[in-house]
Amino acid sequence: MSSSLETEVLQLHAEICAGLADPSRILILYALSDGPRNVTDICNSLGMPQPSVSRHLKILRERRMVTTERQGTIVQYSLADKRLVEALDLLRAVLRDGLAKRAELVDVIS
Amino acid sequence: MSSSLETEVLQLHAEICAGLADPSRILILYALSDGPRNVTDICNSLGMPQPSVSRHLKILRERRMVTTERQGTIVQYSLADKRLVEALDLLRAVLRDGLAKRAELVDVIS
DNA sequence: CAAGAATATATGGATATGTGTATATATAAA
DNA sequence: TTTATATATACACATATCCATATATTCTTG
Repeated sequence: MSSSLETEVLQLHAEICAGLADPSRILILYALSDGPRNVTDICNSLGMPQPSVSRHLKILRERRMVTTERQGTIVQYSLADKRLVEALDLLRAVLRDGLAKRAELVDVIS
Repeated sequence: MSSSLETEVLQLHAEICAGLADPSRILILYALSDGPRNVTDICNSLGMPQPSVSRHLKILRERRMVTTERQGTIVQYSLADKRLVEALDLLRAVLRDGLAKRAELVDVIS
């Protein structure tokens, strides 16, 4: 594989990570992990303004992290790959263990 | 757990994802996946300017994604948790499969 | 076709992030 | 204390991202 192709893949890799790098989008992805949802539905269950949800969905769509299917006036969004949520879970576990370790240190001090 | 604590964790979760969201940092994390490395070493093997590597390492350090140990004039950087690379691998697999699917479509068309 | 609802985009300002160059700090050894 | 090497930070600039509000588009139904 050429170096420039490798660079391109690396860039896409980083863009997927950037897709995860926002609290609202993390919530949206978890909301989709149970099955397809439409925009209004997501807004209601997360209590977020609709334009905001749409903008985030656009970002996820551009990165092909979600797929869409139109059903009448409604657009159903689905998680493109369950491993996206697996990766989020993995990173949350890293965070949790890191915080736990710091909590232990606090215990030792006090 | 209170809602504000949950929000805080969500924010930290997003910050870890943001730590992954740059091509240079992805390369650095993979470089560290084989074992500890010092800054100059990383610069040389990745062909990146030292201040740039230092700045990226600072970002990873702030998010506790890498740990440091001083050995004389050298500072050894280590991956804080191997699951960070596992998550990167998972996301790369998602990317690869997505690209593969698109390639199949190209084949069908032509 | 017109009305109304659902979804998408455009705009604009504040904030943040990336990069290169230059500079500063820190440790080891002379 | 001076010098050399390793690492960290500062500045300046370009780019990108966030959010909120306002507007546009698309579809269904009467």
